[in-house]
Amino acid sequence: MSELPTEPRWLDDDEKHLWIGWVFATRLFWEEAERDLQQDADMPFGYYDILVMLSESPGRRLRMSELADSTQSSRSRLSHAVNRLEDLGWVRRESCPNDRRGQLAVLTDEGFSALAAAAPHHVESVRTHLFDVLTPEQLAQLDDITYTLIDHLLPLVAARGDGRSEHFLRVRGEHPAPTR
Amino acid sequence: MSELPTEPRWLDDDEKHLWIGWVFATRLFWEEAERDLQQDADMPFGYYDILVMLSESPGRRLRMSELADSTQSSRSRLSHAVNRLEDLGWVRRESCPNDRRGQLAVLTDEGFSALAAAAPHHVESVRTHLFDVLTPEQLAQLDDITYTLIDHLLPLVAARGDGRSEHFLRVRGEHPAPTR
DNA sequence: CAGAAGTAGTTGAACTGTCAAGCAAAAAGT
DNA sequence: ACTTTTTGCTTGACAGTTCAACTACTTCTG
Repeated sequence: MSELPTEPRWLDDDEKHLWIGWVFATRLFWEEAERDLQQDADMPFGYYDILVMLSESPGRRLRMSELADSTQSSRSRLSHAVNRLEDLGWVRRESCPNDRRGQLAVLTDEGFSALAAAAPHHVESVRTHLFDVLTPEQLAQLDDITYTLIDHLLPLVAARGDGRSEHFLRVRGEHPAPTR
Repeated sequence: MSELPTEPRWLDDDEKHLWIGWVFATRLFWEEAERDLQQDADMPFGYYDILVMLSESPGRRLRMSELADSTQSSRSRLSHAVNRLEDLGWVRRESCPNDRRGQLAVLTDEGFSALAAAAPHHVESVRTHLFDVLTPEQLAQLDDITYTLIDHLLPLVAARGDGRSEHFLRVRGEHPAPTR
């Protein structure tokens, strides 16, 4: 991204319009979603995401690295987050039997309960701010758009060495098109 | 957001597909954009945004509150950010002549230079990760979608008392539809 | 098998953002 | 005029993120 074309390709008015819209929409949406979750469950979305991932894994446990990849998180971020989740009693660490470097993050019963309590609020929040707002046609378009963006962005991230990209494909499947 | 319907309206498979896509796309996009800006200009997007806003204002200066509103920032956040920008020598504070409570943030020449140096990189980054990736049709759809979301979200934020909403409308106009 | 290189995970420092509390000036109410 | 309320902005404590450095284990290579 450091090499520049001779002359910057500035945005025209329509492009600027979309750019502002994109900035505002994504920021406002995430602020609202985070705010809702914080209020209803006293939990940032990043932690919610971790708990969901664990709850859906066999034995409610996952290797730290897999957990990091599947939550689009750096290893460092996850480490800090799991520290905090351990303090809260929602997650426990276990050492990995096969690989003595490895650690397993295990969802505790308390963690599962916290998640179960938060989930209905969260899904309602997401519906209110996204699914209820857009028409079915817009939703279909947005689905298409987001996966186009992902197809572009994921390889970039992958090229930088994180394991995130493979994991997205593995966890989410080859993101088959919805049968809308 | 705290009142729940009797039974949570869980997401079906298509909705889940879109939800995951939205989460990944928005997160990956912003990570890349922030990363690019950080690498090319050593500046987080939040600061870039502030500098742009100032540079476009008459006299390259703006009241703190207006600056906060137009950058979707809390007053507190802006205060901290301007502190940092002052340390960097890119912004300077002046007291407001009419209102002795008020403060003006003024873009310095150094700040303007820093912005001028960052802008070409930034616009290239935005093109690469958004405009070049989507088809003209998708861009038109996305424009429509983002402003639909904004129309929903802005009143919510406004209801909580920040001045952000009025400011969005004032600064951005009544967001007239693009002439695509 | 020894040494090199890679992988798994953690840590601490620096930074950005949030939240609640605070102060000072202005506007409104009586 | 004088109290009350509101507005404008700042601050300090804290939570979460990033980055670079570090330990410990595994795997690769000859």
